[in-house]
Parts: sequence; structure tokens; C-alpha cells
Amino acid sequence: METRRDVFQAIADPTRRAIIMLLAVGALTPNAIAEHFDSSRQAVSKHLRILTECEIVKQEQQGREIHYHLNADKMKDIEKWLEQFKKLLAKRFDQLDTVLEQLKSKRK
Amino acid sequence: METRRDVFQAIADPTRRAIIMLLAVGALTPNAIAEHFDSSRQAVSKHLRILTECEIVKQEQQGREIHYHLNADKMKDIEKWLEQFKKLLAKRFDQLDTVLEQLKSKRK
DNA sequence: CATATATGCAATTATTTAGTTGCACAATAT
DNA sequence: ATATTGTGCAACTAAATAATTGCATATATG
Repeated sequence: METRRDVFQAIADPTRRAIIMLLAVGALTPNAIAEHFDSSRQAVSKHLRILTECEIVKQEQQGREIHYHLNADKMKDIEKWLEQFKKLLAKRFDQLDTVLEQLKSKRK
Repeated sequence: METRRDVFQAIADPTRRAIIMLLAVGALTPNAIAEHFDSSRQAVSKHLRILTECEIVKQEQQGREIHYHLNADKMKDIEKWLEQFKKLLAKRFDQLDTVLEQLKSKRK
């Protein structure tokens, strides 16, 4: 809980994934979020802290309430990683194509 | 290490993400994988077990060597979740559009 | 002003995790 | 047959995590 956070760690926890989904629909206070779960307000608050630390979520104070907003942009980090992954995969298939091409040429 | 695995937990660890990237290029044995990292063969082996448990990776025995292949399809689980998330976001913006429309009408 | 509400923070605990070391076993190589 | 190699598995340790309980603080409401 002290270490540097990243998005992948943030979405590893099912409760946090659910919170992200909730906030995708609209900003909510910790209490409002907690009502959707079995876990205590404090537990949710901790998840919010983690989400805040890795900037998936940002706070907006409104009187004594704090509204948690989603920073949807941060989710792109995951997409970026997936893209990178897919690029590697594609490269492999390209190489496979090349091999198949060579086999075809040899056959002639 | 006993609990039911899921893909999100699997990609939470940076070493496992790196292993996934390696295997995206092509199948490798545990020893070959371990050579790419500072951690021991056994540590890598544990990561492979976790990746196997959640079906991101599958084994193929060849003599005394075991080749670990990527099951690229499993990665789609992550994409699916992201899609679901984006759908929620889009819905929110649609509603926002509706509100803006209503404001526009009222102004008339 | 007194009370209730919304929230964060600290300390504690139980569980999970990542990593190490050492051993077992099967498939090769000599 | 014996040695070597590739691998998994078990026991252990250290660190991180999730959740609880209790307290502190600031803003509202009567």
C-alpha cells in the first residue's frame, strides 16, 4: 500500500473495477459508492485512495462532500499496452506469412 | 496463490506483463524466459503457473522441454472489459447531449 | 452553540503475494 | 548405467494488500 501505483494494479481488484464502472456513469461521493457494496465505507475509501494515487480518479470538494470523478483518459494506459501487445502479435504473424511465402516459392 | 485467478490479476505484475510480451513473439521454455529477467528460474516458473491457471498461456511438452505458448484469445477478456467501460462512458455523454439539447430548446 | 454528517487517517490483523532455497523426477546425453 | 539437464513442487520468508475498528476534523443543520 506504500509502493508506487500503476493502472494495472488498480484494476486488479474486482471492487475497484466495479467502482470504475460506477464512476463511468457519473461522479459519486464515497458514501454513495459504498452503498453499492458490502464492504465498509472505509474500505471503499481506501480503494478510492489507490485509484486517486494512480490518477484514475480525481476529487472535487463540494462543501463537506467530495465527489469522485473518473479520469477516463488514464484508462488509455491499458489500451496502449494492449496495442503494443497486438503489434507484437501481428509482427509474429507477418513473419509466419513470410515463412509460408518462402515455402510456396520453394515449391515452384 | 491458492485463489481463483483472473486475467486482471495476471497482468497486475510487471514481470508477468513482460512474459506475455515475450511469448507474444513466440513460444519459449521456462529457462529461456528466465534468461530475460533478473529473477530466478523458479520465480519465473511461478509466474508461468499463474498465467497457466488463468489460461493466458498453455504448455506444450516436447521431450523434457516445455514450451509455453500464448493464448492470445484470453487477452480479449481485457478488451471486453474496456469495451464495456467505454460503452458506459458513451452512454453518459449521450445523456449529457440530451441535457444540452433540452437546454437549447428551453432557450427558445 | 450543540449535534449530526461526510470524510480521511492511523493502527491492527489476516490474507495474499513474490521470491528464495532445496529437493524430486523424468528425459536426454555420455 | 551414470551424469546432466529441464522442469515442477514444497517449505519458508518478507513484503504488500484488503479490510476492520476507532479517532479526528470539517461542514452542515437545528
